[in-house]
Amino acid sequence: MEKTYNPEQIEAKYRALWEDKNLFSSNLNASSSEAYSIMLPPPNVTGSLHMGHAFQHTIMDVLTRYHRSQGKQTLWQPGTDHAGIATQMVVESQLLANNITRHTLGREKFVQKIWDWKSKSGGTITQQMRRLGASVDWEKERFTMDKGLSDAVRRVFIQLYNEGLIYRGKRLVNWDPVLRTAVSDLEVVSTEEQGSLWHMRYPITDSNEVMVVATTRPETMLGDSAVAVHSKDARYTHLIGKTVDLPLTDRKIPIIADDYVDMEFGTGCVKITPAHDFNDYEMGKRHNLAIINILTDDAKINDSVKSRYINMDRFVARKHIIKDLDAQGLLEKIEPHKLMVPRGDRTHAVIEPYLTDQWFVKIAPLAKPAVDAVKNGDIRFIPNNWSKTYYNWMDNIEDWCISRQIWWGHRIPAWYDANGKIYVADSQAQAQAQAGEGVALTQDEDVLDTWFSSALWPFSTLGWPAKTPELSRFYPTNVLVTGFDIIFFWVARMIMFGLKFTGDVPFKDIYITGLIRDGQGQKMSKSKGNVLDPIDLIDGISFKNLLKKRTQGMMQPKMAEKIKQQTQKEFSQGIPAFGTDALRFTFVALSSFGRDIKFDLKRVAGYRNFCNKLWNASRFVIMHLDGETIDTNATLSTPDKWILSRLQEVKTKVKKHLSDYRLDLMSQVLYEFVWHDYCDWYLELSKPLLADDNNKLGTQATLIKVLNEIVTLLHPIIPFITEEIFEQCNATLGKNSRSLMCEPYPTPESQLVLPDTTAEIKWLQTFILGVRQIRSQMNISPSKMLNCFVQDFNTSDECYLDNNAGLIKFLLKVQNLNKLAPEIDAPESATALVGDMKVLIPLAGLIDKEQEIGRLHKKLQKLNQQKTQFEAKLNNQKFISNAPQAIVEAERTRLTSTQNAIVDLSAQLEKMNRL
RNA sequence: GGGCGCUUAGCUCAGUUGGUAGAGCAUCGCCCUUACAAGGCGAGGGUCACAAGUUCAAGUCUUGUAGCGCCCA
Repeated sequence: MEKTYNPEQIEAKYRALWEDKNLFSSNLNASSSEAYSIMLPPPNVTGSLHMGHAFQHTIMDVLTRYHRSQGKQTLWQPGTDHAGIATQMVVESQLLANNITRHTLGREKFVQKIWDWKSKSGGTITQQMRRLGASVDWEKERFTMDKGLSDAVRRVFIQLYNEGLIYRGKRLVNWDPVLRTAVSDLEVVSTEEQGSLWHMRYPITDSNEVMVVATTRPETMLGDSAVAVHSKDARYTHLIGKTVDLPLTDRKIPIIADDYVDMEFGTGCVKITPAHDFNDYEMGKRHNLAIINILTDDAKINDSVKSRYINMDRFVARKHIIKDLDAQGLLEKIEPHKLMVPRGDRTHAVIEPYLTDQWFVKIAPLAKPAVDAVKNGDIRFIPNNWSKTYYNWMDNIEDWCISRQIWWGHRIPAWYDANGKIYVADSQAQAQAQAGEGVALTQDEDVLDTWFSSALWPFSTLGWPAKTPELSRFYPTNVLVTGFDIIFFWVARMIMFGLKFTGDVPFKDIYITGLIRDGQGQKMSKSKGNVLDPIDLIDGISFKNLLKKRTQGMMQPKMAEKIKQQTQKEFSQGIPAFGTDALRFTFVALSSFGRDIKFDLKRVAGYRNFCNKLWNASRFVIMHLDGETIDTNATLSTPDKWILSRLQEVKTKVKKHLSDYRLDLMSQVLYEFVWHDYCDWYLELSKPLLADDNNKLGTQATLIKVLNEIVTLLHPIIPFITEEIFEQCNATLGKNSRSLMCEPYPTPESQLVLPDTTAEIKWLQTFILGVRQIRSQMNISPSKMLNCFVQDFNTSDECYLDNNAGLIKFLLKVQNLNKLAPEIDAPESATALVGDMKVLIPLAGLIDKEQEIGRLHKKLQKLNQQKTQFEAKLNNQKFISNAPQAIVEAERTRLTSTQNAIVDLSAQLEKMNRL
């Protein structure tokens, strides 16, 4: 084996090997009685792998590899999402660079361009997933616009339409004027921005009075159809029923009373614009007001109202309108005002409420069973508190606007005849059959919201509506691993559609992960320039290239400078290559519940070191195998039995943590076992054992047995290095092994749990630690050979001592280890305690007397402190009578042993003082 | 305004039926001891945000306060 662990080579080797041997295939273990399946949340086909993906994919891969190695038939279903708006925008902006718009190209050619783009550039993320070692079944890879999936989409649409759960209607929707399409509530992000409150005077018809209305959107006045006041507002009751002359137009609009008006806000008068505000729309319906749409689909003033503002953008028109009102003395005042501004999550454009014909899913009848499924435990949120968020949203859910006025996506399977009659069908031919021969039909221009097809993902990928073997085998899936940010977009909709169309939940568990943030706890984003690319953590990147990546395409030079400073501060040396396994281990170790993750590079370095440690431990083991066969029946020494016993505990814990989705705890248990038990203790103990012919065979057998189980246990987390170690071990033993991936996951063997050996090794460790402490605190060189006496030992001490004298001598560099009878006066020594037994290291020129006195003082101080605590507890009658017997007993034992230690050390101290 | 979470060692975080506070990194000693200096051995460091309550016993349960964060309106 190479002296240093080299992740790059190993990873390349097994990436190729696993795929060549088809080991990710869901056809493996086909005869197993159990199946396990996970649906990969399909990333956008335009996307590249970010830290969030890498994190979630690691978790899914750990679960998949674990269950696969338990012999289950396992499917991790990969694929990508066509991401309607996002993808269309990418290709549009590419075309725009050549001065081509999608409209000059036409629908058909434009869509073809997107398909071309997809086949050329759409595979980025799936290639990156391979770097991570994600064991998805690549043969089953799907795309949301594949034929089968598109068939499923139409099938669902038609059925919902026929059941009255999909309808078309003219409604006020969120309109993105840049994309010129409707978007759903979820795609609108409202943020507080600084604006103004304009107070405008509306003259009362045939009167000298004016009403002052306050608004944040003055330009919408062109579309006002009323002014509303509260019915109990004494200031205005005399005006209700009259009209005002709407300025800048020749219209008169009524003054109405509605209790929705907040008397305290502004002047207590509100202008009502039903076509351009959601609240006003509702009020307009109550009062039968005219709905006057004053905007074009790109948010310019249209010609529905005669004015000089036609064709101006709404914000340009605003300026003119304010100016003109002011000139006419109709502007009362302008106040600064903070308001919530809705913006499109893709374009960042101000979203307009806009009245158009759209398709909707009637959600209430679908939501009810979806809520019940979580309430009755068919679906579990992990951690559970997310179910509250889910209920909260589901209880307030509104109908879902599913039509989008873009070209990339599933076209709505609806056709219209000349009279606007709707025919919903699977194809034009079937629509024609419905309409009758000779009726001219045109298909709806719109496509479906991308999330419509995503909602079908758990069953459409398995071949639904056909009753395929995959569907019955793998549906419902076992767990969905995803972020909280798409609970509403996606998770809830999968549950609704899954229940509706398969009659079963799409997954049993929903594991909601935290968000990966940067080292400062900031959300990673391109605009902030704090993004880490998982691939850069694997391969490493220079400071220069990292900075280039982060500032590429920066609009503001100021921002670029800030990013430079930030990057310099954190990554002045760039990022070293940590390898995939170290990155994966980090994600797993950080995956605790209910908390976002501040990503700390030092943790990655730590786990890279762990991989290196494991690597070197393996080198040690292989080095001592002599390339011979292993005698699995050899007699085992106490340390051999001990490490095997510890291993059983570890396996039990790992199993539990995995079933609780506590991968962080799983990794912690394994980390500690490998480093601190196996390497720090067992490997050190094995050195003298290997040198002794009586123990050699047993120790060899144990070294390799434990190592083999270690790599198998760790394989789901760090698959590459463990495969390599496994192979090297087998090669050394001349065994022809299968891939480690196919090895069964180790299970606890209760007959190997031996409390007695654990107690003996605990004794040995206390002994060794005590002497090491003396050596270190007395500044005795590690290479200096020592003499050692023991005194005041009981029979069990004596037995342990005889058993382990060789190990003690070897590990502590002790040349003479002698028992002293209690009555014998020991030479001046530094003392350590193992239970009641004294371990004495004679001073004999090695040790400074004063130093030892100081050391003993400090120890006694600590012990006395503890003693006081224990005594206080035990003197408390209530504690004695109320606490469980076992707890009281444990406390008594502690007090006794502390007291004994104090007596022993005090005597020792006194003796030193006397000298 | 409603909901959810977080606050534990200098930093990043564990701590699941309440029972003597843990890890990694960082710090300070000593060591290139043939698996590993990406390492070994040893050491220091915490009134578990604050306050009250329940309890024999609270980091852990209850209530309140403060600070931070997220979601919804």
